Amino acid sequence: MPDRGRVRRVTLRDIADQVGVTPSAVSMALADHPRIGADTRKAIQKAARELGYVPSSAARALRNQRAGTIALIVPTTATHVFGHSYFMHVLEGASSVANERDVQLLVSTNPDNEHGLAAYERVMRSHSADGAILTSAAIDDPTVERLIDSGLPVVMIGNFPYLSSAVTVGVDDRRASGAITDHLITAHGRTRLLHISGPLDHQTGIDRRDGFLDAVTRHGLEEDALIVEGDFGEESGVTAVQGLGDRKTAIDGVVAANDDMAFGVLRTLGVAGVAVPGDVSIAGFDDFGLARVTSPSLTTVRVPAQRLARLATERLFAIMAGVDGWQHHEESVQLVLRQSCGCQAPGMTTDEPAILNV
Amino acid sequence: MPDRGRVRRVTLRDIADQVGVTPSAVSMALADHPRIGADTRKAIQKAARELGYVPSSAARALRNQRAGTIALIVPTTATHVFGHSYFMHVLEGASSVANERDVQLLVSTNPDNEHGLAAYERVMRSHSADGAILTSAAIDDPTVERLIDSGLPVVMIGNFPYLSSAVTVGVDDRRASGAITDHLITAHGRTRLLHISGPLDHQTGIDRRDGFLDAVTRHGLEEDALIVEGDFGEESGVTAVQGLGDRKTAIDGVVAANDDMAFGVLRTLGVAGVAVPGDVSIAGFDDFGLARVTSPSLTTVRVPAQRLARLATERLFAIMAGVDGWQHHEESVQLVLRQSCGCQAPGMTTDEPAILNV
DNA sequence: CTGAAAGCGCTTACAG
DNA sequence: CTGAAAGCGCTTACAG
Repeated sequence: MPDRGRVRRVTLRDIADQVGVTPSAVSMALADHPRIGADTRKAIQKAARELGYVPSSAARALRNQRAGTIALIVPTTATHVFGHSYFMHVLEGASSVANERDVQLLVSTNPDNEHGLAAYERVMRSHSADGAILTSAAIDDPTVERLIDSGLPVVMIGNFPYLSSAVTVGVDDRRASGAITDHLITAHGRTRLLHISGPLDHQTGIDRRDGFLDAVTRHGLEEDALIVEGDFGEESGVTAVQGLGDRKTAIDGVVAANDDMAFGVLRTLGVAGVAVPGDVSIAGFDDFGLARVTSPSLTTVRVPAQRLARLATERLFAIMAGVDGWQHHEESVQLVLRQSCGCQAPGMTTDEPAILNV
Repeated sequence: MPDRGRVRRVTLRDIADQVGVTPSAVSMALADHPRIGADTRKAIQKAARELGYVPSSAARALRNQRAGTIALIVPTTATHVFGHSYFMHVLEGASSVANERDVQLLVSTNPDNEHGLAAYERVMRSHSADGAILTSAAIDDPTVERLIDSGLPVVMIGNFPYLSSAVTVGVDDRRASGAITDHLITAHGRTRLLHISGPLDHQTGIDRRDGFLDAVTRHGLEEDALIVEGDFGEESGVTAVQGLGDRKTAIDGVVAANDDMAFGVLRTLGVAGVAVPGDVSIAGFDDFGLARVTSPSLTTVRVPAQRLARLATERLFAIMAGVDGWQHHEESVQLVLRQSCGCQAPGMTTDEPAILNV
């Protein structure tokens, strides 16, 4: 039976034996503690290098009561709900900050809520992570509140008005949604608008819908406005349009709560022979990649997911260090005006879209 | 100064004190060890539940010499090289298997190779993870070899012919590339072909190029074939086409080593007024999302990234458990025939593309 | 059968 | 100043 590669680990003891000191001395020498003389310190550091010493993360975590790890938590239901690209941006933001601090990043999804503790609660309470970034939680997820109340360092991405003690980073979805709806109305003269909302058990879904309503009401167009609840999946954009039946031509503008659904709308109208943006203007939310590559390209609200994640993670580190700071931070968003609303000329183009800060 | 939420953790000791037994007994009771009587066991388990006991992962890791964690390692240079969607699929595959086994997933990128140990080597050697999935490493990355040689459990996604002792899961890139090139030639009569390769310090780049060469040679078209090295980024597709200058019409087919580059080609030809697939057929590799949503949609080789990651992770768990199994596994791929080669009718369509197993 | 010690690998407070 | 013990929270081998 060959050795299956159990590698004997190098410990402080090994270095200590080789140099002829105690493990305590080695520990101190490697931490540049002044009480170890320069000569001994150098000898120890040399030996450590030669033996390829790497401290045991478990022993350190146990002794220091810090895991040296943060968790990025995504409730699974939300993995469906928020597509891949959103999560990717968040991961990129969180992991780059974690890297800068030399801290490991644990990615935790939440396979079964039912069976006992939510997975992420276990992660936190086992002290596998010293803090967590929590994203895209549903409004009614009770475990989130428990986690916040537990006092463990957590920063949430999104808006959670009902969790006033939570530290959050988000964008003003309502204002952004109002702004993009305004754009379809004032810049493109659209008057019969359809909103395909996100799931209404997520604050994002609610806020984007309310922003849409604000805008149509402001312009006195609420009589002709229509709202259909979607789930952020491309298919729910398809379904929403199909549900219009013959009334497809009754609308001349669509504001979808994300780009995936907007793309579903685009495809479905295309097949039905409705011209975009000729007959109908379309706008979405996100700009995580999809919006730029479709034909026509999608006008959308660019959500700075990576930046939100960076800010959240930086704030998390501050909290873990006991530093005070903001409790709610709001990042601004931009309207990216491409072809689907009528701003940019149709056809394959390499022109940059107009960008409006809101 | 308010309590910043340092939460006192519940330990075995707390349960032991409450029930009036020793921590050892509690440990055994919670593990359903038969030597603890049924009554005591129930009392202990009840107390544990009431106190909200969650075992310390650090203490367990130290005692058991297992972290209960696996790492997904992505050398950073490769994060650029392989887009987001690839990594997302890999992450999904790896994390779902890890979840099934109740093991945490650490995501490790590699910020600085220069400064001492590669980040992932630290992760492994500190025993932060019991094993690792390594993806998209460059051929000349010396740390990979060190990691493999260290005997730590590692499974790599991709092909690494020069690392014969490594356990790998991949696809036959060469054959797949030959097959898609064949398709442009035999199904669409293309004879003047351009290949935009991936970076040639990655085996994938080499294999896909060689497959292209196999096919053009097989058909006696090597005289008119052209190869440009790209980097898997959309812009290198743009650059490759622009580099043709006036000879754009000299080619009638493009095989790009991934979809991002194929999309760069598509955009650039579109702007130049070259019809796709009318004048030029285009094919890519990946099918991670982009290929389906462009217009025309992209014909491509579907790489089962999520499945590769699942298999790699399952194999990793087997290795960690000391179970024997395959050392190299090859998953088959499919040609997805959409609009950019000429197989599917142009325009917005909801038809499913033809799929060919190769 | 059961009680309690030893030890995983660290760091630092304490004794000398 | 320096040596070495204590202790983080577990699990299991060992002593009784």
